[in-house]
Amino acid sequence: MNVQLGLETSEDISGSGQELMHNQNRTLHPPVPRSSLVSSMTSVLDGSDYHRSDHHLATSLHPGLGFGGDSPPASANSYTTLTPLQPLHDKFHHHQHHQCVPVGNVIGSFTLMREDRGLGPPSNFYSHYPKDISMGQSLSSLPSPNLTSMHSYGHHSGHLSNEKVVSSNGFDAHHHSMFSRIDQHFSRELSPPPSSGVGSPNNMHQHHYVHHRAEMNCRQNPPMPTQSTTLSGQLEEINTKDVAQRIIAELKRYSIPQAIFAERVLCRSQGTLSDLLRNPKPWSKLKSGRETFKRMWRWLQEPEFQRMAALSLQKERARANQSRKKSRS
DNA sequence: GATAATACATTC
DNA sequence: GAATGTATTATC
Repeated sequence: MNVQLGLETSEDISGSGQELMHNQNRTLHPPVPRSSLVSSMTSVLDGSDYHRSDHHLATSLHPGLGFGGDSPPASANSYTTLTPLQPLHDKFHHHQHHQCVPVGNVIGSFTLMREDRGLGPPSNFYSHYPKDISMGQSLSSLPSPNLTSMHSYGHHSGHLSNEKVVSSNGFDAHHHSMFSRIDQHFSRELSPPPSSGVGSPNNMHQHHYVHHRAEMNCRQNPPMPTQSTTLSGQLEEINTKDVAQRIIAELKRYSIPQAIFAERVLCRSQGTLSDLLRNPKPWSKLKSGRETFKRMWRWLQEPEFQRMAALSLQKERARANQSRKKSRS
């Protein structure tokens, strides 16, 4: 059961979706004629604005996901602060045409789809990790719950519940079916969460819903070093071994090829990922390489549908680009 | 054939 | 020297 399949079918989404997303994340200028969708999306993403701000808040306050910056490993507990991934940033600029693209747009729609699930029983949302215990060591030791994120999330929910309907109508059958598939997948995958895992799955994750995507993908905007930076101090260290193991497990679980994950999520090559997964260096010995692990870690924090979206959508994008090239030539 | 692992080269 | 990419090889 390859999750990607569901998304892969939606060819056009990659194209229009991108622009849409672009707009949403930034100017909120809904592209074309998708009135209903647009409006709904806009309102949701409208969020984009608030999302952004919320996001900052959320991320910054998020114990495990503060992107504030790399604080001295020695300092704090066991948490890590996911930083802006700067090292990769420049590069992404050059490669924007393919993967590493912000998927925010589509994500928005996903948000709509998943809204009830994610919001409903937040407790179950991310607790499917059978062996999150390992992570627990470092990652699970999240200092605290993130009320802020939850709050912002709740905010969305209000929107979403309404939007959901709208989007369903607005979206074409194609997308609808796509989402359905994904939805199905998740209902299957997210199933019975042996919530033992990852720190406080219940607390975290939610806030990543919509806004997060951009960051998750390679060429996000540098996260505000504001609060996150400040708060990040207490969040350090990623247990690279655990992260590696979990990534391996997740990739297997969803039948995600290393190459795809490496390129889409980490913006790295398959070989690099393989090496990192097999020979994860201790956090303390990592330098710029921490960014890559942070991305992995972050990805692990994502709600599953978002994770898949990151992979699939970008994949779609790549495909779209390819087909475009073909058609041109 | 697709994916993963490895070796080596390159960049910073 | 660390991090990564590319090319190649191994594995399934």
